[in-house]
Amino acid sequence: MELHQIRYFIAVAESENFTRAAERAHVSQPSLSQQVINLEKELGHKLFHRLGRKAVLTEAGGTFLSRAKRILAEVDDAARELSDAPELDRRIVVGATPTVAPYLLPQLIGRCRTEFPRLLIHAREDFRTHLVRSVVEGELDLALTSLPVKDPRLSVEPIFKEPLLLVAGRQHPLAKRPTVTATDLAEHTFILLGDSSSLTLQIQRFCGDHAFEPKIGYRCSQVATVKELVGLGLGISILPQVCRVKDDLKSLVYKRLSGREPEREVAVIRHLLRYQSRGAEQFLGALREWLK
Amino acid sequence: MELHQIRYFIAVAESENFTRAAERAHVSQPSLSQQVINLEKELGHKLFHRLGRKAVLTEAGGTFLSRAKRILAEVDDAARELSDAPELDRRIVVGATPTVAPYLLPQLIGRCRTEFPRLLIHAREDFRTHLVRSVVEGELDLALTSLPVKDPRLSVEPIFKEPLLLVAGRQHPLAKRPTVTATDLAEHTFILLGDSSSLTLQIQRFCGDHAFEPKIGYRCSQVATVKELVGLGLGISILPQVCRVKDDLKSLVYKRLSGREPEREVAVIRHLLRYQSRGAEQFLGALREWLK
DNA sequence: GTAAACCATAGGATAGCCCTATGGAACTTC
DNA sequence: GAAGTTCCATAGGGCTATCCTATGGTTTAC
Repeated sequence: MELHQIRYFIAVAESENFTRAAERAHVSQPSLSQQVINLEKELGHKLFHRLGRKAVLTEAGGTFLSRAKRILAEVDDAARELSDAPELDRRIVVGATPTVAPYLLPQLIGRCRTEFPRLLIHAREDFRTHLVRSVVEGELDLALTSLPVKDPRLSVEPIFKEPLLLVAGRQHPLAKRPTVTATDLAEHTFILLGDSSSLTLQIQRFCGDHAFEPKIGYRCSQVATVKELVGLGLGISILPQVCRVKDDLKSLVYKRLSGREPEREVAVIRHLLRYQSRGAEQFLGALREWLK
Repeated sequence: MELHQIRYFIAVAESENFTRAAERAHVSQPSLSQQVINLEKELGHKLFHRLGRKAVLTEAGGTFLSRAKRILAEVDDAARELSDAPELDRRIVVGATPTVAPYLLPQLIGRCRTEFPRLLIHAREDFRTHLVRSVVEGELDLALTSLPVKDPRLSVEPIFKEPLLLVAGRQHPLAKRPTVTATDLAEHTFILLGDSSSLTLQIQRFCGDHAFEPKIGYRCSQVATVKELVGLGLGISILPQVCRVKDDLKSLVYKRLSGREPEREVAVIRHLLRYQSRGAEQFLGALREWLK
């Protein structure tokens, strides 16, 4: 069965006449007749009584007509929905790591809302490796994540670089020191994110570079929790600068480390082959604009 | 847009892979790719992100997918409804004149119900000329009507012949006469069916043949009403024999007319070109069986 | 780096639709 | 009734659009 057959069938049913139906469908009468006959063969029922002057629906034809009309209506709907749908390509799905999402996305989304009011942004928070995989699989339009990301299928656009800061409670001994070096941290308890976190990985490597293994007191999955625990004096942590917000300063002290300061670089990653939707372009535009 | 394109599109969406979709659709991969591309052009949107290993739906593709599936489901439904539908061709529409319908159809339908339990009979009561037109137009499968019917497009199958009887109230002077001739009726008031009724026409012609014009007291559209009025002594009438039923005999007297007795012949009429449904065949079979 | 997988393009084959022409049947008109 | 008109089906050739195989360019996997 094909749609043109259905279109021809409806034309005949409505005009009750093969010849006029053919005119209406812009085909010759024999072509239309043939297609109706083919349709009848496929369905196993005659669809019309050919009464000479008129063509009248058989019972089978009658039951088929309503269905045929609905099918064509659905097809038209589908075509129209896509054809005149500028609100398509307005929905994007972006990913971000736990150390980025809470501090960049809200403001970014806010800017987009004023600049591109019809843009719908879906945010997903996950660890770097998961984000990379999701972008590769096409589930995300783009993701904000820390480097390094080396997949050759991805476009990686660094957007800023920042130091990793020591975080300690106001009462913590380290908080009162004028300078803190990496090796000063060796004797203290760390509060870190989960094992899948790339930040945790980086911290562990940083400690290793300074010849000690961090003592890990607690693990949690959200940055806010880390801050809470640190604020209570249960340990220290290392967080990217972007995580430092005003409200923290009552209970927390952020300190740059002396010596070779640990850093991280944040980038936008996208799939090189993915069709770039307008929405994604707009989001990126707003991001670049904002960073200036 | 054509259905095969939609089928190909769904195959790709479900297998996330053009090559496997082509296998599933029993076409070569390039053919399928081409059709998907054509569909994308027609809709004005890319439907898939071609990511190398995977093909992932775009947003447009996602919205189209659900519609596409529904369209195919509707098509399948429609095809299936007709293909395995033996209960089709079970519904017939029969017509009958007012002087036939109440006296033949109920018993006929009753016989059909026992013999062909799945046969659905729709009955329509109308005057002969209207019935003929309806059969010609294809609205009725067949009709039971009095003759003559001369349309060359119709098959006319006479089924019985019967006399027309005088009907009078038990108290009516004519009811007590041993014999009644046509000319005896001239002085009496007639109660007849409407002007469109072929019986009325026949009665008027019959009276004309005997050189008088019937005095018409009342006109009504149902035979039962005629009988009521005649029973009350408001006039006489002439009805086909088949209209005489047991319950009438308390109040009515039916009398054959002496001389050249008026008759009518009842026939089944059908359209010669109409596709003869199984239901119509069954109905006719039951009718012929019953008349034996 | 090499092999395998995948999608797009190219070019020729072909199936199926469309066309014109025509036939036959039915309907209309005179 | 006879001629003319209308209507649908069939026939046969042309052509469009789909189909195929072959191939190239990428990407991915080993």
